[in-house]
Amino acid sequence: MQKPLTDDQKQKIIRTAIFEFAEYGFNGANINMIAEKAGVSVGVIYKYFTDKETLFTACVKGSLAYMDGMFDKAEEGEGNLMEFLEQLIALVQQEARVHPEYYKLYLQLTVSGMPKQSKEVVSLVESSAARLYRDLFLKAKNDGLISKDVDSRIFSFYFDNMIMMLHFAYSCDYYEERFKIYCGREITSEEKDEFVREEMMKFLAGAFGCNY
Amino acid sequence: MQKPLTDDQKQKIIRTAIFEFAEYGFNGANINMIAEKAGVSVGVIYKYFTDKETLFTACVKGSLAYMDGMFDKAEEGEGNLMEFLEQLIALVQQEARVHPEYYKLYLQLTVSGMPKQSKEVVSLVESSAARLYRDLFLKAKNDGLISKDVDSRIFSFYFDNMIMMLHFAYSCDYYEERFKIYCGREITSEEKDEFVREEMMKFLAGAFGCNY
Amino acid sequence: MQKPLTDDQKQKIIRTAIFEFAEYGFNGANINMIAEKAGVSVGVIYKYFTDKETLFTACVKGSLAYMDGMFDKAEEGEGNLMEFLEQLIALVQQEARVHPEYYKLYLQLTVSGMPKQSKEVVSLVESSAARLYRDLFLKAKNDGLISKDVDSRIFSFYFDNMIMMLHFAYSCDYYEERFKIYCGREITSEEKDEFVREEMMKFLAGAFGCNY
Amino acid sequence: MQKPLTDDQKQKIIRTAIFEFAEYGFNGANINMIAEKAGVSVGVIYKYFTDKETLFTACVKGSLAYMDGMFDKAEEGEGNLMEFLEQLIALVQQEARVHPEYYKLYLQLTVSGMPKQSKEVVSLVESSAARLYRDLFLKAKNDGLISKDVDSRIFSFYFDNMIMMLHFAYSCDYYEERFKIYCGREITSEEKDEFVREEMMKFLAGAFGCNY
DNA sequence: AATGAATGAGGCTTCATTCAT
DNA sequence: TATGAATGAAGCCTCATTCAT
Repeated sequence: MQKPLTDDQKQKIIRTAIFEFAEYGFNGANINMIAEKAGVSVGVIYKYFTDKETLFTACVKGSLAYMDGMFDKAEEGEGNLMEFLEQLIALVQQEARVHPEYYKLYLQLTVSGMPKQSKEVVSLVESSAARLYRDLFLKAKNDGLISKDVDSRIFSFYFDNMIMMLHFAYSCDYYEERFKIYCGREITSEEKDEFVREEMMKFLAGAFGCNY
Repeated sequence: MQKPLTDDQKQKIIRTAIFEFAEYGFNGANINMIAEKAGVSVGVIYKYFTDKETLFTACVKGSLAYMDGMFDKAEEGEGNLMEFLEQLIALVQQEARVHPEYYKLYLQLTVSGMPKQSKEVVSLVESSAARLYRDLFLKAKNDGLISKDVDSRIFSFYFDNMIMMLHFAYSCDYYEERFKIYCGREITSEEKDEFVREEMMKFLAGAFGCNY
Repeated sequence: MQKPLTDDQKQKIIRTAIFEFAEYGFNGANINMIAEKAGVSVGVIYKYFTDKETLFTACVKGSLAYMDGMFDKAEEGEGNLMEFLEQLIALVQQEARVHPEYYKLYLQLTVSGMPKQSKEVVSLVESSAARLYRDLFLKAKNDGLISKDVDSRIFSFYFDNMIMMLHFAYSCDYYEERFKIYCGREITSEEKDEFVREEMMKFLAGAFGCNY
Repeated sequence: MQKPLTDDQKQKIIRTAIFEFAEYGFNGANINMIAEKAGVSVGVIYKYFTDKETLFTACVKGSLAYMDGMFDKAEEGEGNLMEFLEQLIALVQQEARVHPEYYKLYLQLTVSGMPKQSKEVVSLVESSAARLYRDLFLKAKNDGLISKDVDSRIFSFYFDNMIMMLHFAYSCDYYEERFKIYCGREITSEEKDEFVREEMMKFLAGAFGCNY
């Protein structure tokens, strides 16, 4: 989905821009600052990217490419549904700590007033995630693993909602703070990962009507 | 002396500002535009609000006050836990259609490097929601309504995550679009409300290990 | 020279405005602030004074009226020239401590960018001071008190320059600071008044070629 | 890259700003106007100077540096005290005609609630002038040129007061007008310079108790 | 082609002045 | 008539974009 970025310089610009857009939002980020932090001239930014919107969209593409990769990792596990889900949650915990900027940027993208172009890009990813989940749940239902009573599509939606919020809780200041308010101060610390994961698995196993 | 702003006009400023901040974010919103749309001069805005941040905080307070009111409505029901939850979901569906701007603004708030003033306001609301949910779940556990196996705090968190995402799905363009991708085109239409609600109740009942 | 100010309210406005103009200059002073500090509405200010410039001019008139009064006090002494001068210097020291705002305002008036109207007002005062000094010096020359060698007009000018700078040194922050730099830290303290005065008398007596 | 501002252009900004600040004061001067008159964009001004205050301070520094240079010129004379003083007065007359804006700006500086930055700069200049004069007078006393009876510090102060007022009379509209009132219409005309100078020398020689 | 200084439109905020009550 | 809230032009400053080198 993303245009392969062949150019190192281009990559560096995007990596830097992701940090800035993630932190300050589209309007709050500053092209001149991005250039400076990326160690390039504003000129080259405007050589590669028509304008701020285009750069933003490129950042979104870059982030999504990364996030897409996560699915592949989770699928590698090849286990059953519950194993896949646990795998996925563990990955979220891990990756959100390594690259919180991707998830922050994603959150930024979801607010109003963002370039239209970027939204289209996201649709693609959401669609493929939606399809993946739906297929998983359909298969699980056929295999008798989860209750026949669930609507695969909307349960996919509810499930992904939970995953997204977990992402945010591990990456974005506001949601991390909220996490603390709900669960106590140190819950995002690494040692609590297992607890967070297992409770979520319980929640989901119950919701899906299957064993965990 | 010239007639002071009527309460209506003052409310109009806040209401207009909420719309603009909700739509364009803190940085993207434009005070002069807000004044124009509210039908007042820039001057009065700066009479009632020290600066842009203060206006933003006032908007946030207004929105949260409204959202807080929802809890009271849901509690009026007086029924058991499941009834309360269903009530709450129904309210979300209803209110998010009436005042999507409140939920958009809330989302904006969570992405912005928030003014300190707003931060405190939000903490209070989140805390009271967190406490309410936890107490509900504790009581429900004691009454034997939901599984003893759930950790009340983190389940409150997961639950509220789902509620928030429902809010967003009913109010914010991006999440509405995402809803459609997962569940099909017309899912936010009013006629599907019951389906959305019932499936969510199934999801939650399962998660909490209780009957629905 | 000054229109007799019959109205108490008007007086209060002017007194307050003098402080503000003296402190912040014409552009830096704020009509709304003046109204507030004077305990009146902006409305009455604009009733009595066409605009900011007119108010400023009224303040200048007020200050000059006061400063004019000083001459009369000094002349009351009825002594010889040197006594008059010493009297005058003592008055400067005294009055500048009681009403520094008048001298600050005067200083403000002398910078560029002030309302034209006010400058005209000042001319009158300067003229009368100039005439007074010249007459004094002429008489003193005729009486053989001061050297025939002095040009009365320009010596009046030099003399008044010294008086003005003394005013400023006793009233205006910058010149007070400068005073300290030249003469040491505590020179503007009351206990040093006599020293300042006597040295100035020596300076002048020498300049005028007369005894002191 | 676009050609950076030439030194000439940079100087032009400062020179223009000095004129504007000198004429309208700190508050009355207008950055956009300065940019326009200097033939540059507002942007560059803010590239070289953080803000209005910083630009103002730069102007003050520039002016003071120039004024400082005057001392060196006067000292070059190498003559005795009276020759130095006459030299200095002549220089004031000359320079104030060439660059009245510097002295106007200085006057503006003394009325404004000065930026801290400027304050320090000024202190230095005043201090070095104060020291120079004091040393001159001390030496002159030791050499028996001027009366032992003078306090070197305060006489330095009185003397510099006269010099400053001369500056103002030759540079600043108000003081020029005042000069005319005291001495007759055409006194600032070049042909009267010698008269002004000689009378001042008489005044000073008398004050210092030495021959001229 | 890459640089990065310059540009200038546009946003936040102030405050002299107006005017409805 | 006095009030003081409202008005809105104008000033400071930022930053997306341009363009000379």
